[in-house]
Amino acid sequence: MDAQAMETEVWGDITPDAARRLVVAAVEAFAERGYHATTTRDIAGRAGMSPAALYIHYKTKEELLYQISGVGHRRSLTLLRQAAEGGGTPAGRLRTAVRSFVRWHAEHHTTGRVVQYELGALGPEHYAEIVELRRRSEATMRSIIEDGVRSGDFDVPDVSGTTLAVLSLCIDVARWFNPDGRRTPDQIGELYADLVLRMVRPG
Amino acid sequence: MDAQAMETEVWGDITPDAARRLVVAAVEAFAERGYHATTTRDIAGRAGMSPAALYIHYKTKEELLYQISGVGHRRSLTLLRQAAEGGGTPAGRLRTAVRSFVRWHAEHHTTGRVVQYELGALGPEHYAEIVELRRRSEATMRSIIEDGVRSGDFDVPDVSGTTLAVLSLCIDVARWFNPDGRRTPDQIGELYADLVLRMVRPG
DNA sequence: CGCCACCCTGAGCAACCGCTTAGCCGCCTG
DNA sequence: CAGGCGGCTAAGCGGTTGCTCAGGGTGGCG
Repeated sequence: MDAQAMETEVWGDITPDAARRLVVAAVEAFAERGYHATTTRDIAGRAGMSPAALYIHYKTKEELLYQISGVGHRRSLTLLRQAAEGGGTPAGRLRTAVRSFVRWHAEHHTTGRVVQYELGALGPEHYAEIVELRRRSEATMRSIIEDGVRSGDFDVPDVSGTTLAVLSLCIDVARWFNPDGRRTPDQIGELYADLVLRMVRPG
Repeated sequence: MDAQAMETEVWGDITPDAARRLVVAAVEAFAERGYHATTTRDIAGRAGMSPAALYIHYKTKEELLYQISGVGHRRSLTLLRQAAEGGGTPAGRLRTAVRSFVRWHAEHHTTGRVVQYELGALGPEHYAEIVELRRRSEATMRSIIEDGVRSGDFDVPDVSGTTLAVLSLCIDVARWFNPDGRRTPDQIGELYADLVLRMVRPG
């Protein structure tokens, strides 16, 4: 699946077409340059429109970021929830959680970069809402690890520190992933799942 | 060691005093808001000067960033080099490398944030130079892991992928570290060193 | 066929930005 | 003591920014 199709997967249900084109353009520009270095003229230009058109569909530039951030966080939280609620062993659930979280951040690395690294550009109320979503993602990952500790499958002296480490691994993929690189998102997902299982494996 | 002393450690040898105050102010502002959201008025204000004073000591705003980035990268590369060149076992060297790299990013998380997340704001020549320093850091960490694989101390199917994962862990500390948090930089360093050793431990 | 609503553009506004310049002040040296 | 130099400030410049407004065009509906 190429980059274009990937973006369509995430933003495909935004209507009308113009609003969707603006969001896609904003994701690309924010991922490439950062929120503050991106201008509304830049976004509109990439969407094939004038700067004023942006304000037909979005109240402010920050609202664009908020929408992107919300969708991205909800999507990735859903993945973690699905892994946590899956059957099987704790190791299987952790493997699935890491693999799909990492794969998502690799496949959607442009969205991932915006979602993970542009929080500081959100307004206070939007920020609080997004931080709550992030807390839930952390809580979901921690509960998978806790389950494994309880069942004896995992040996984890510091559960919350380890949870933070696992999330760092997954999230940071968005920062360095290169679509022209040697590994596919799947391969990175498998590698990281293996690395994380070794982190929690009893000695 | 409090935050003030920490900054002095990194920037203490910059003269004259005004230039040092400007750099320290820039580090704080860039870490807090990002390069592009920080204005020269903001930096100068934090240093107790007028905006024009900045240009007595630095050619441009980007040169400030370049100096911060250079110092930060050189410092952290030196830590890795020292760990790699240390005696003892491969596991000992990896433990030292991770512990001190993580501790540095925690103790100097404001500098670390600028160093790790504001690369995109550098001009092309400065960027190329900094990327070279980052490559050396990665090569140093990889050589520590390779030594362990060669000696049989480590079991690592994908050395470069694992190296990237280890660096992600260490670097990302700068993003989330909170001085008011429950763990000290030392404790996080120990935890992460342990986690990394488990990642490479033979099964 | 005419009207209305929606989407968009061109032009512009008020504020802000990185950086420059002219002049002042204090300190040091001859 | 006077002059020069370095460091700094106040003021400003040219350009850019996020956002607004008036008007045009198109499509759909009565």
